[in-house]
Amino acid sequence: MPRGPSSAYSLQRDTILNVSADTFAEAGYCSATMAALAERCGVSKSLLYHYYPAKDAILFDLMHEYMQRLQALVGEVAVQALPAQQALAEVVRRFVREYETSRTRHIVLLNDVKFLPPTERAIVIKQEREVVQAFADLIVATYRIDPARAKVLTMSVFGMINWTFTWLKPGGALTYAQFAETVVGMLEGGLGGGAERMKNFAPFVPTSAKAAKAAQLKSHPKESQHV
Amino acid sequence: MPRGPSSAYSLQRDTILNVSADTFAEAGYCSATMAALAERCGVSKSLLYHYYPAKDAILFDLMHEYMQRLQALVGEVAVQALPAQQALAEVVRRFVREYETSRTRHIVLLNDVKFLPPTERAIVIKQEREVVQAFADLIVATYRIDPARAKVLTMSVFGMINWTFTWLKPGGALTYAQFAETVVGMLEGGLGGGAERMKNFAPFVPTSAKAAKAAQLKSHPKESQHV
DNA sequence: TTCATAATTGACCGACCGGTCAGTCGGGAA
DNA sequence: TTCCCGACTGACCGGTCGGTCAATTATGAA
Repeated sequence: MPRGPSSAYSLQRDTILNVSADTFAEAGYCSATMAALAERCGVSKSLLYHYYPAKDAILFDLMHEYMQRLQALVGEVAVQALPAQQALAEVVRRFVREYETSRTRHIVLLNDVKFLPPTERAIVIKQEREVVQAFADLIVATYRIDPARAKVLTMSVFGMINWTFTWLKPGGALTYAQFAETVVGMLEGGLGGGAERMKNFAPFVPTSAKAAKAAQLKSHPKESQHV
Repeated sequence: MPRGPSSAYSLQRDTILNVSADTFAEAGYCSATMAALAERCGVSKSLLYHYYPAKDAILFDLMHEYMQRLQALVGEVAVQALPAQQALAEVVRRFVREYETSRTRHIVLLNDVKFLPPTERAIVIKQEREVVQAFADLIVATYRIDPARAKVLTMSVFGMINWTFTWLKPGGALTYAQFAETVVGMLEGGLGGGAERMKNFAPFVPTSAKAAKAAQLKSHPKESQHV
């Protein structure tokens, strides 16, 4: 009887996937080299090809797995059979929470789909479309507009939450959970509604005082924010 | 007396910039080769180095020029001295309009800043921050919240309009102008406000009928939309 | 113990890419 | 006419990167 893959096999693949997500997110898929991945994984470049047939196979596995997680989130809310507006708010909250933990995977998904081979790209894009459709359905149900028009609103909502990685950092003054509530407020009452929600949060420490406090605590300096 | 640059000099640079914007946007900065740029410009690769010292110099010129245009837009509205809420709406409208004409430049700006050399990157990011600050100021003035909290709302607004290139295409059923009005509606009244604004638009032709009509007119088939 | 096979490596290859360089061509100033 | 210099090119180079391959070691099943 032939030996199966070792028990450490899936563990190694997980490592590769996590390291790849971080590296691709930082440097971009193209300029992240297989040699760099190998070094950060602590293995030889050749070994990567033992676990994945090609560089773009890693990229696909990364995106495919992550999209499945997002699809699962939608499913979890769907089984609760909430009223449409509440369901929409709940999906937004779960997505934002997921974005916090899957930060680098999300960055890669949004920036590097174009580097997927056509077949794999089609699969991931189909998954994306299903998630978008789920959002659109909830908006159609809540505001009773025709589906053709719902897309604009759907994409606007995604616009608000999908690109948080460009400015919202884990561990910052504003938490992801607070941001999610602010968005829910904006969905229901525009900018005024968002501002209203924020009044429930603890007062924000002004930046200068925050910096002084951080220095006191000898915490690591924040890298300068992009945008 | 030495000859100055020929009259065609700035024209050539413009061509290079436009072609580069399109190519970088399509393929990503890294995988777009100088040879490809040269071919699409109809010149030799060497000539590109006559106009620009390096690949990243083209990238910088592209982004710097585009950011100056965006800064100018903010300035144009500022001199009108409108009430804050109207000014915000006006800036949104102008930005969305600009995004339609500068589509590929915008894509490059959002995707490829990380490929700029440190010095140039700092310059562009500073420009970005100034534009963001102008938005934030208007939001602070309108909703009278403290500046620290205004950033969330500001970035949410940018989220709605900045990433339209992923789903909104020039020549589509929804115009950029209509989209801008929808966003203004959402700023003032949330998703409901956005839905309300859209009722003023001509009824959207359902997709199937649209496709049939397009076929009748022998127009070019739409490429499949991303996301 | 035996042995097939998984795990792992370093050396190597071909393709390609950013950039250089020597040199040609042509138009305008003197 | 002369000749300087910007516009423009093709050949070429050093280096990198994705991927391959032969070889070695570790390990679990029989």
